[in-house]
Amino acid sequence: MDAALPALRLEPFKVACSNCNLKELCLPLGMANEQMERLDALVAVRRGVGRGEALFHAGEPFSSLYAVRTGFFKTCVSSEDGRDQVTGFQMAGELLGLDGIGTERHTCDAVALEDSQVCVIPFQQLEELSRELSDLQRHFHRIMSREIVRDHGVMLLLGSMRAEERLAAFLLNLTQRLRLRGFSAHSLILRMTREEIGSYLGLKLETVSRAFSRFQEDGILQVKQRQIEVLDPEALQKLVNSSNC
Amino acid sequence: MDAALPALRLEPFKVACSNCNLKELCLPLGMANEQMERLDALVAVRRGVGRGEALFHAGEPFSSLYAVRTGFFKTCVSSEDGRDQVTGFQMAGELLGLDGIGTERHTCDAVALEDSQVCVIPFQQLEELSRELSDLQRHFHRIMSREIVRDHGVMLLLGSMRAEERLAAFLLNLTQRLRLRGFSAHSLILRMTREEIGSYLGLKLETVSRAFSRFQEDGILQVKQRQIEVLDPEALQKLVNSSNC
DNA sequence: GCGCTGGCTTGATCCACCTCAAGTCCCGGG
DNA sequence: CCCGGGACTTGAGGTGGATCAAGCCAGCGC
Repeated sequence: MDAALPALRLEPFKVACSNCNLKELCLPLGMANEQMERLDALVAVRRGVGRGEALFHAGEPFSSLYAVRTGFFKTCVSSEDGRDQVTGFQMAGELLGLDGIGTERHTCDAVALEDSQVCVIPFQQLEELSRELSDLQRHFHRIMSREIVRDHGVMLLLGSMRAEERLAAFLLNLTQRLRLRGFSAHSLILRMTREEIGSYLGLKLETVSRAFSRFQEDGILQVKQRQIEVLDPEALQKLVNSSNC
Repeated sequence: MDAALPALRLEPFKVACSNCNLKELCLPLGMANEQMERLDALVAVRRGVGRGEALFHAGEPFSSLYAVRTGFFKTCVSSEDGRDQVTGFQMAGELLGLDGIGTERHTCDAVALEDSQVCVIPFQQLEELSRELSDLQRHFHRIMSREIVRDHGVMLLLGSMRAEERLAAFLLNLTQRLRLRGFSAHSLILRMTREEIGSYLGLKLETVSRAFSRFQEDGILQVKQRQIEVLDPEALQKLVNSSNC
């Protein structure tokens, strides 16, 4: 009854951060129980987004942040002339929409890569509540700051790594985030196409594909379409660190 | 007596946002006068940073944000293996240190590219005050969000533009920010080396140099070392927009 | 079953940028 | 004044990844 929701359907029943299994990853992190009830009052609505559909588009008015509850998203910016860049992939417990605060309009598209659900967090109410709850305020600031640090990491990757190093860094980042969520760090299923990976990493899809093949030849990965087995994580780590020059 | 300060010297006299000529660009933007006095109490100290010196280093404990009052900075991240990436250039009215909020440690180096002064903003006090002053809270959130959006723009640049397009985008960004500060949009003096520009743009210094020469040949710029005259800003804009394919 | 489609792989060729190397320019110090 | 060094320019040649093109594979509708 609640699986495979049609897009945009609002959940009728009450949702609550306080008994959400993501509370250790998501916005409520570090909040006391009585504070979390205040958050429950704020995050009242969930929204389903079908695979391939957009949660929001660049240019649309901003009013809420979204916490990924289930599923997987990409965000991408595009310039007037049709250049396109995937700026991130978001999984359960991660926030979407931070880019919209500055201008009151979203500045990127957020697209579900599989059927997903998000919790809607009305931003103005979040600001009000975080004026009262300093733990919430602090945690929200940390989330924004970490997003900035993450972006700096991607800039480092795009500015100074070679193709295979980029893919290795990407895979390590993915497996680490999956592990945090209780999944295996060795076995993963990619939710995105080679082209989307390429856009994120500043590469063409053929180059991504060749890098996967290379890793397979070298015994680092087992690649079957989107099903990836990481056989030698340390080799990936070495690739990222050793700046082979 | 107050020019060419030695590094790290603290200003003994009282500083005040309320009569700072940068208040329309900096943290106090949009705040009422009586609120700004509260901010004055918080931003009590200025610090001088000599050319080539670091305001902070990656790894150092984070306690304050810094607003550039005069001068010019770069921020750069580096990975364990000595890879280095300039992540931004900051001029008067812009904030430094947002990256440190997430982990309570700075994650990049901030280095002055000319003798500079910053206003020290103790972060904990800023959080406290922004719980009381919703205008301050809102503006601070906008600043962080805009930083994220700016980073996404750099990712687009690094991921999908060719060398000359990157340099054109960089120059347009610089001139626009200078114009906001009341300077000419046609004439500028670069504060950074070709190598630093290259690091920011994901290019080698020779490529940056060649792109400058090319722009000069094409009559778009007049380049004399770091003194740049923008002769044809629209040509720059066209380069950035038209994704020549 | 068949054909179609979208995603992926793989090969051959090309080119934008890197690398290496040799200068030049500018500035500051002796 | 000359000298030295850092920043910059310019050329020649190499290369990693893009581009172009062909073919493969899995899923799906008919």
